Amino acid sequence: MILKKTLTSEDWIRASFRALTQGGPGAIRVEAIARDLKVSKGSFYWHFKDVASLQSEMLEHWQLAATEAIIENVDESGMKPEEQLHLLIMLATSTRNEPYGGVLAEAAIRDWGRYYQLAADTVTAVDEKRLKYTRDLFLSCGHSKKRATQNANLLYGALIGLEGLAYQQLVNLREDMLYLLELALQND
Amino acid sequence: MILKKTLTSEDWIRASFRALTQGGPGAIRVEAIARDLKVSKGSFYWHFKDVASLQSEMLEHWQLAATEAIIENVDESGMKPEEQLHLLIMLATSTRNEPYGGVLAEAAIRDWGRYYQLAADTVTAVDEKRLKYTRDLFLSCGHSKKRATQNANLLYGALIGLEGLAYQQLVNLREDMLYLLELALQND
DNA sequence: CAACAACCATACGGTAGCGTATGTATGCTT
DNA sequence: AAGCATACATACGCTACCGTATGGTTGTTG
Repeated sequence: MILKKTLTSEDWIRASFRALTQGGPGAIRVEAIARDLKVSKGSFYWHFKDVASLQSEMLEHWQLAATEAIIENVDESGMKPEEQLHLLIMLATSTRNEPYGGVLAEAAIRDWGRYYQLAADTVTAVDEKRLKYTRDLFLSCGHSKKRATQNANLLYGALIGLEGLAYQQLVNLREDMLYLLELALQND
Repeated sequence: MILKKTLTSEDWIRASFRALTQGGPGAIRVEAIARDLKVSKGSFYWHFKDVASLQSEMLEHWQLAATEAIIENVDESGMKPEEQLHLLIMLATSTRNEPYGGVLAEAAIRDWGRYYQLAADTVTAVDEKRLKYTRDLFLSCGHSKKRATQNANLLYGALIGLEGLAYQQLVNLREDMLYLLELALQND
């Protein structure tokens, strides 16, 4: 067991993500998280100016992790675009339920964006990047601009919606997503 | 201008939905809503026992409205199942941005369910009903049990996800949903 | 018009959080 | 060992909220 004498600002950010995923945006409270970390809030105000700056750093952190993660993995696979799409879905539907980089944080931040402008901007930036990336994959499959856009929108939109339904045990996320890809790749 | 002398509990519920859609679950606060209604919280504690009972009534209210609304409309249309699915999408993608029965309340309650058990149960009940209804429509189209389920899951999942993306102006909700229906109805 | 109920205002105690001010311990540096 | 910065603890004032207690106002009914 490693006993860290002092905390870093990253420790605070990680703990804040736990609070966010478990209790929603309203659970990002200094004193509550301090109790969780077994320190006083004096520590917090050493590492951060205030709550707003913590929130801002959380979003900045997530934005980086959310865009790097999967895309780089797919890019450097050396596959045909159809196979890359398949891989993309396999990675996106691998249930990572950790509160930090996983699906839970994703959903929580998406919700957060409804009531907090900075979160909304962050989510939109991430969504734009992912949609564009997916659209380009369909374009590489030879789809028309319009059809590639629709397919990308569908794939990403369905992923978001089905993730929630899968969390409620109402659907099988991967199965349904792979079925959708099948439909989207049919060239009639 | 109609000057109502006294409020009803429904007035409180409507105002609470405004608060929910605009500020999230954390915005369901007695004193804040009372200010919005230009009364004191004495009024609230006349109509409700406490905040929990207000929340419970809100969810009960929404559950009824959310299931009655569209399904009855489609049921009594006397159409072929394919046309009923088309109508279903047209109705579901008609942008009703009112804070009461519209898409905003829907999303807000869905979020709410992540951190509040009663909301989660309510959302799951509604989702189950809608998924079953949609699946039955695909079954009526002659689809197999498995395929009807997948198509219903896709249609509903994509609707939820794309609604969020459409709110961010990133996609065209109706266009993408109709395209998905086209794909789902192709019998290869 | 007297009495009662419906409806709301006001005032209170209690809790929980934010941000600041200041104290304190621990290491590192010279 | 003295001095200084790091990292946190403690204590404070402030605000906002919940729920209750109690009083007042209005309309209705016998």
